[in-house]
Amino acid sequence: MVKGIETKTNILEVGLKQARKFGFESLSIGELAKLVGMSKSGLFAHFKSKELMQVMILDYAAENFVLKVIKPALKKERGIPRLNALIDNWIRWSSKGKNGGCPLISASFEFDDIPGKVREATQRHLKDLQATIEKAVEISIEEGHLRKDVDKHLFAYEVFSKIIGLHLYYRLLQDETALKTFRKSFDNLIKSNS
Amino acid sequence: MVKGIETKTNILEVGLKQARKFGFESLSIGELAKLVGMSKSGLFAHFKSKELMQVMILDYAAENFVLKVIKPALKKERGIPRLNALIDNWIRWSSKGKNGGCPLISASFEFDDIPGKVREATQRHLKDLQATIEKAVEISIEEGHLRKDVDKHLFAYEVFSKIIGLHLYYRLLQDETALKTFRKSFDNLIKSNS
DNA sequence: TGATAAAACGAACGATCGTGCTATAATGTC
DNA sequence: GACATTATAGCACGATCGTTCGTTTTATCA
Repeated sequence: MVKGIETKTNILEVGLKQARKFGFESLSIGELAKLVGMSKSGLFAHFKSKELMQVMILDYAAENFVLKVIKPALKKERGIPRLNALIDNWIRWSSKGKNGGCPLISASFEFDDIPGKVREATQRHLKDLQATIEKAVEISIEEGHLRKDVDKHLFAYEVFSKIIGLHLYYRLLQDETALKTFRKSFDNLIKSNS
Repeated sequence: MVKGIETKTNILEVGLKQARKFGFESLSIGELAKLVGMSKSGLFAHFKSKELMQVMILDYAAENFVLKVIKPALKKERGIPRLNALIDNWIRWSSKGKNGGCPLISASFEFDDIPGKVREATQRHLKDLQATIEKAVEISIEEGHLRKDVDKHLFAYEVFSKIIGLHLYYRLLQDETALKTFRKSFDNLIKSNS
């Protein structure tokens, strides 16, 4: 039974790519089936509902995030280098393929008002991400890279905000200097807290 | 010819309220017609397409934003008091009725990847808002409330980021301390630039 | 009040939505 | 190779989508 998970992975892959481009809500079962080249009912059989399909694509995105963003960062030295790597990887991962931005952030704003399993999954992943950032800040304090009185909750909020702000400036406002602006802002944050 | 614009205004009102709750994309013509208590075709006649309907609701939101957020702030003294009023009004307006958050921000993330008139309208409104903030920063510099070397583009980016971050923390993560966190962050921004 | 224009309706369109069901084809196990 | 299991396809369902059309109701103004 390897064929099953093989096609399922392929569906998730294509689905994620599409969700990155046009958002999760825009993903209908019929269209996704067309995209992967199979029948609607054939695809549907892999998930028991559209909602579960969205959740699984979201989970798949989160897995990919861990693999491509978090894990590589963990190989860097503790403290600021690791935090920097986290941010760098995140931004690179977000703009992968020139289309879409960070799917986790997109989902955050797509589902923040719509109760259900998709929102719950989004909350889970975002809280994990928040915890990851706060942990990195904590370590940075331990290592003496950041001041002892730094509020990790506030610091993580700042990081999140700047990343999302970058998303807005780069994607919607199409500000070419967005990345530079973000870097300046982020460096200020580090500097004023060390 | 007063009945026409009367019902149309009502449609926009109800439509905006609904868009605040569940997003713009979730607004179907049939459902909105049900909400305002008229026939699908009767409602449709007011707009020539769904896309134009979305644009008009968005424009209506932006008008409301000017009326309830920007104009009142312009009555405050030039500089930081005015900038503060702008932010306060914005946040109050965003959480109006306990449902929905800022519709302009929601639209920003809903349509950032979907080309068309709705995205163009969103870009227009967001750029206006950006210009408004930058102007407020400029005046604050003139008044001596902020340092002369403050980069207004960077500063406006910071403000935007923090507001959106508040949106994320408050709405999705349901962080009860979100507003307090935002305030602390915003005050830091003012302090470190004055 | 009666003529004229605007607004709202009801019905229908082709398309697509998510979701069942049943049959067939592909794959796995022995 | 026979058999059991799983994966996929085909078809149909009720619902809703955005949109068009012709008709009827309602408002405007001479």
